[in-house]
Amino acid sequence: MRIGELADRACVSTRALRYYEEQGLLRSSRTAGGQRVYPHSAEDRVRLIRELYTAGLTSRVIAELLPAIDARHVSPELLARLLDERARTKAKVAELQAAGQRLDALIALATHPDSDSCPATLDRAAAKSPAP
Amino acid sequence: MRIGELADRACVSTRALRYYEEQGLLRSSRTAGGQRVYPHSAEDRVRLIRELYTAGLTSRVIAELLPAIDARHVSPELLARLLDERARTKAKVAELQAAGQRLDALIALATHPDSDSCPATLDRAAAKSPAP
DNA sequence: CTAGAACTTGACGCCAACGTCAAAGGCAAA
DNA sequence: TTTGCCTTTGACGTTGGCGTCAAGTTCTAG
Repeated sequence: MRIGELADRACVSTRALRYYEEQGLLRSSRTAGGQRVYPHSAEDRVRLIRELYTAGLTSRVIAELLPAIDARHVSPELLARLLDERARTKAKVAELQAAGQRLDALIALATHPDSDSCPATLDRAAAKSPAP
Repeated sequence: MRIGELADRACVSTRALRYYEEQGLLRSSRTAGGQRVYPHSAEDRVRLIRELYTAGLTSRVIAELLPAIDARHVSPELLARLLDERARTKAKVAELQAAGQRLDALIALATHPDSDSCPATLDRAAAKSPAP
């Protein structure tokens, strides 16, 4: 398959695919004329790459990670980095959830106008704001 | 307190504090000489701002949010945006956790070398990779 | 064989949240 | 008063993951 079809299938732009190749995340063979050709497996490859990006990893880290996934072997240094990244993602999840609760409190404040008289909700919404 | 002390207390740079002010997120009074002066409450204010940033909100959204928090009143448009943002954070949490599990699988692969023979772990680590 | 869709490389653009340097002025202690 | 740190505005730099032309080439349907 060529780059356009892969882009459609994996729901990314062709620009992104070329960028992934440039970063060493994705390989391709070429036609006689120089156009990129991908195997069907490339679709899942791209989805994996996207998932790792979504996890907050950078191209550089992903580039180190993919060979380890393929080889099913993780070097000690990479393991250290993995532990580090995992900690980072866990922290990020916690932070996101905390902020999510703040948003929830604000939403509750908007959908239940009587929560104006509910100190607990307000405390959760803006714990340290100046009291009226 | 002046900008340096606030920066120390809230664990952000002075540059960030000036940026927040520029974006309308933080106010300050001035000395006769023009230096910024903050009340003690500014520390919590900055922490709140940081938390909202951490949640993936932009300056623009935060700038709309803060007055609503202060006034304890949320307009319908803002409510819609809040619901949107909350959905976004929830989706992000899910994505992060999915990627986190992938990292966990890789870590397991590194710390328990015999998991090479555990198809389930491998499936979780790289569900669609070509089989050896 | 030819039109035109899809593809190529190259290079600049973008955006957000600051970092960083510069030159100048403010402030407090001795 | 002087020393020396703190602060001011202004402006350019950075980073990442692409978007977006541009000008030229390749592929494929008819």
